[in-house]
Amino acid sequence: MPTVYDVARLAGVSTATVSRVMRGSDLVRPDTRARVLAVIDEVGFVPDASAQGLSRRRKDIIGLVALERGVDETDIERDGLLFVDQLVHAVEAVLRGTGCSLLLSFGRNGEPFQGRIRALSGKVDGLLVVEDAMPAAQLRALSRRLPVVAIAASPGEGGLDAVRVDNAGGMQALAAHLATGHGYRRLGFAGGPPDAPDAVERLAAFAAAARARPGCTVDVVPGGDFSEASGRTAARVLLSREAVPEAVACANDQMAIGVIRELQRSGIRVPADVAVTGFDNIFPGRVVDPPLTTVGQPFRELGARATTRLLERIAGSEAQPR
Amino acid sequence: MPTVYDVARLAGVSTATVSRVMRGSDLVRPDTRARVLAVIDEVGFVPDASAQGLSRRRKDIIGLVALERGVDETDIERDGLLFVDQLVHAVEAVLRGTGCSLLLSFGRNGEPFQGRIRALSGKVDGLLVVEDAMPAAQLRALSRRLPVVAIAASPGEGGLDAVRVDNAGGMQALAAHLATGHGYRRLGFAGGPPDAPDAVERLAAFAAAARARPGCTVDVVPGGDFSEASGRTAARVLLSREAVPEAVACANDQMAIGVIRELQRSGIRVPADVAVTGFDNIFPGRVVDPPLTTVGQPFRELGARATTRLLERIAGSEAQPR
DNA sequence: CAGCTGAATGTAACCGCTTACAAAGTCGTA
DNA sequence: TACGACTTTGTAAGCGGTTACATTCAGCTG
Repeated sequence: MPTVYDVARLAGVSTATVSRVMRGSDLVRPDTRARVLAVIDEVGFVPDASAQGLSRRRKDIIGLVALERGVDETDIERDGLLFVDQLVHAVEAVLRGTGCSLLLSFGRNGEPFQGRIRALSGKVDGLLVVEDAMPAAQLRALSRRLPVVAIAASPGEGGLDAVRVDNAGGMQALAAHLATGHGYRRLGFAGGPPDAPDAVERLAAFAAAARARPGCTVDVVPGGDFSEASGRTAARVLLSREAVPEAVACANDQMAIGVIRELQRSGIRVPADVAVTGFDNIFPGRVVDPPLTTVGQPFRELGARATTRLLERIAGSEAQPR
Repeated sequence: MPTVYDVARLAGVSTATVSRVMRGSDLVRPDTRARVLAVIDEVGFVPDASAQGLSRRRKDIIGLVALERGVDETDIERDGLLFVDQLVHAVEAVLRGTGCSLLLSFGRNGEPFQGRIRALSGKVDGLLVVEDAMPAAQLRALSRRLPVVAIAASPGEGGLDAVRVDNAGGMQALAAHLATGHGYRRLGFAGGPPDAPDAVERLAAFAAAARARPGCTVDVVPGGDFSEASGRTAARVLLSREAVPEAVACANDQMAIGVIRELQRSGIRVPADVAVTGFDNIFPGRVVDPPLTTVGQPFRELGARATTRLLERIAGSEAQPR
């Protein structure tokens, strides 16, 4: 592996000049630059990231820690996996434009994860932590050492930089997809607890977005409690209507499961007769057909926001080191 | 950020000793070790990976480069995405046991990717390249500089370390899943070209595995050509039988699409009446219900094999530096 | 042509950790 | 008590870049 020293020697310049050429500094005479560049690609020089990292105090790598819910277990867990994947792609997409790379680390609950995160933290400039991938205490400790942004973490953890799902945006996209993408007109909504801000926000956003579309009606069943049982209840209410909705959106996934089970118990085929969607994570294909890829959007947006935020934090922290 | 020097000073030892403690060397007296460890976690010391990488000539990071086929486009492309994700999880699972981490980089065809891969290659000890993520020439050049393992690359690239799908294993798993997991007894198989080794292998493995199960029959329709049209043809053949299979496996995804479309054209519901599966990539949920997560297995296994291989190569290359 | 200025380049210290080698202990034995 | 033979610890030289600072050079000016 050639080093700056090799390049410098071959080009008849000092390592400082090679470094300047690499970094695109403008105080190098054009002909010198050309000579150096020629040597660089002749010997195929690629700067060693460790050495660069050490001397520039910046590794150009950020980490993403997430829990991997049982990969080859039940469908529902599979979907949890999908959520993470969406995030990964979203983060990577943002990083694409920068010189930064993405380092991944998945944990499974039950397995020791602490040590790996610790080691990871030495390899990165900042960290994205998905959901409750680690205990709050550890998270707090970590965030004292380097920039950390929590994604979709459970609330209540004050003082942390956290981004959460865009309820309104997600529901708008969902309504648009159901109405425009699938052509459903009679929609239903199984709402969550009126005292949960998330639930209220989702219900309002979905109803508003759906009603804004010509010809669409929304049959809202409020008052659920995010549980599967309350999903079943909502389904029974909807079944008692004269016109059962063609598609039912739910305040969260648990409720969606309940709705689906209850509908199926009544002989209704999902998604052939009635499509059902959750929100936290998504059940692709199983629930609506063709799959609601669009619903993944809020998660991608979530990942993008978190990444941008983290990059800003990193840039900021090295701006004023003291 | 505390460094070894800080720890050494506080513990009243030299940096060499701190380093020995960190690396778990056994030539440190127990009481010294304890004292150092106490300081380490008191100040929350985490070794800087750049410095370690520089001095040990090993970064404990491997890279994964893949093409990201249009993320929010058609369903089929979505599945291509799934393939990569499966791989990522598989790779990460293997790495989990080691001190190594996974660095990700996705490219989209059309976008400039070269530069990013180049930079990436300075950050890792080895590289996994998925499918034809980069031109053969570049791949070859890269593999001269560091260990590279190609995953599911198109064949013909001689001299490269490459791992491909385990056709037999995949088909066995698929047959097992259809028969045992879903309880299907009458199976069908839409075979590919007899002159394609992959196709022959898949057909033979599936048929053998299925027939080995008590009560299972396999209606094999050979002679397809991996195209959607040949999938349609196969479907028509199967429809002409007295007993249409409950589940149809196909030599690849394109054929599966053809089979599905033709079945649907005849008023058959997929997967309610007949389940259909492809092979290269998987259509979860859309095709069989519950989804055939098991079919993802060969890809996970593929990722695992490639990773193991790469790690061996890395270990080997640093064993005899000269 | 000496003297000055700013541009281009070189020198060498430093980033934080590892490790070969040297030095200092520790113990048992003669 | 002195002398090996280990065991434990310390010293200092890299690893491969970056960059503050010094130096050299070229072009002007008076």
